[in-house]
Amino acid sequence: MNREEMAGVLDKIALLMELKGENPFKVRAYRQGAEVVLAMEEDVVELAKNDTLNGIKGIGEALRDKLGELAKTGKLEFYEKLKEEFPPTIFDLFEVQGLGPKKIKALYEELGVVSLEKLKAACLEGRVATLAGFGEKTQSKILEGIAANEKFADRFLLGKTGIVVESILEMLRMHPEISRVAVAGSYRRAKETVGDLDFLVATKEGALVCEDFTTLPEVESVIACGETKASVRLKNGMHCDLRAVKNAEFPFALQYFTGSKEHNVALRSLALKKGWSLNEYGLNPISDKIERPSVEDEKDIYQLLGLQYIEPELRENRGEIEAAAEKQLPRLVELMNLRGTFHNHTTASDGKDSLEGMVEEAMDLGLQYLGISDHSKSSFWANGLNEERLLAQIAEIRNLEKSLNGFRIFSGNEVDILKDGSLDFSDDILAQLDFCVASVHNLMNMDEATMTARICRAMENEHVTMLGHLTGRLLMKREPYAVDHAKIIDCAAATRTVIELNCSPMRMDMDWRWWKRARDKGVLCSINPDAHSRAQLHYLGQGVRIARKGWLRKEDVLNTRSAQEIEAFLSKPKAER
DNA sequence: GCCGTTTTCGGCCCGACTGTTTTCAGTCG
Repeated sequence: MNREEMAGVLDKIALLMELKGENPFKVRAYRQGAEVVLAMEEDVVELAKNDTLNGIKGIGEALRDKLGELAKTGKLEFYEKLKEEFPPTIFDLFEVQGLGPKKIKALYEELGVVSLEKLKAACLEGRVATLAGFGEKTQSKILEGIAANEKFADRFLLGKTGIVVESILEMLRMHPEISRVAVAGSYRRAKETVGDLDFLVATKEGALVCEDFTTLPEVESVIACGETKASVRLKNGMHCDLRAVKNAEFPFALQYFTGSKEHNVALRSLALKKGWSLNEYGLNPISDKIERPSVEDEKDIYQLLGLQYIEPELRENRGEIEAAAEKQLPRLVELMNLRGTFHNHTTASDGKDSLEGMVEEAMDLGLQYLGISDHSKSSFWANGLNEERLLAQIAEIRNLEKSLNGFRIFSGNEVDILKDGSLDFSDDILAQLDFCVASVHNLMNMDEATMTARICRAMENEHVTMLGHLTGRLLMKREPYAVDHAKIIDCAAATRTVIELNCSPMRMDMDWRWWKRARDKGVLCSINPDAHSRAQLHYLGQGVRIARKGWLRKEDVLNTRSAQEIEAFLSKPKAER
């Protein structure tokens, strides 16, 4: 039983309780409990096992005991009993847009709908429209919802949404009735995947602007369109909302719709303590004695609440509000701080562009150096280099460097971590490289302890500069391999191994949720695009946003250092870095 | 179920849109 599974059980309990019509605050307590379990710094499973899950906000007596039972036995009597009351496929119904607990309950009790299949059939036969509180429109909306679920995955990669976001922003900016424009939501917070897009505009003509929004060329179909909100599905399958507010409301709306929900709930509680009710339109005094504050932009809101400005990437209610109250927020790394990057491929292995092409693009980006790390021989599927070709590549790099006016190319390799944690090249070969990224590319189904030991052994090698894509996950495609993040971070700290933030859009690995912990243990991050073409070097932009989300500062990121500093770093024995 | 300078009971964040309703419940974010 791991952290995610424990949180999952609490979430499922919340859903089932909703179906039963339980007290909504009770339901919320379970849901918040799940959030807390996911966000906790400490090893929640260990704490639960040892009955030491005390003094944690959101986990009271009842949840503590339930989590304890889960951690110790892998099961929860309470949950098992609850599950027996409903068929397991009923959870799928919550995925349909427009269906919530009340409607699902009615469908289940009145029509015996227990699955998406049965629901679809019931709609097609017209039985859904006959239920009290349902009608023809609801029935066809449900069918549309099912179709949308079948057609599109419900989330999109952050790194693949930038283009459509920019193009919509551009068109909104040109609208004559719009004075301010922003993108909010999880895109602004730089979540690694984005569920939908939220745009925000300041205007006096809400209805008109909403109407015009629904006619943008990217729009596939219109879900809703009112005075202040329009909701559409884009041609790429994304759900996309527009909110139209008055100019004076814009900062509040931007704050509100950026979220996260948890961050906002905490902020509103804070506002209440100061005598204001905070919503998307303003800070409203709750009594006549309190004055209405003046607010020009988002920063003012945080200031009025006694907080440092909190960058959007940090707004996940994972300690940023407390830190902002104590003026302890970090100054986050920025794209312009990057001086170079490691972990890039060329045509020598499975890259699409030549060494010269990659270098040219890096120079165009304004970088001072580029690390080349093609695959090693065991990755034959990727045309991995053997010893001979690797040595030839080192010579080629040295030669090319002479013509580059001081631009540095660091010659490295993405060396496979073999089954037992040994490496794909011998130490005397690795010693000839400037740096080395060690990555797992096969045997991904090992159990957690074996995989963790495998990776740790690789990190203990003197020549391994950094660990590549820690979990091997492909977002929305392949689960991460089982690894003990905490142990790997400790091992990286002990061996002075850098951990990569692989910012290929489908990876974003190591996950942002672990970076603060790594940082606090003194582990350095290298933001690497894992570029297989010139264009992919641009992944660095979103990579920096994910690093910011992980609370990283300039000094926590290796590739903010100058080429000279990198040379000095690499020439030292690992233990002294 | 959780929580506490309203502290062991009685609150718990807030508003828009839709569809099915004639005043509101359900859903969503």
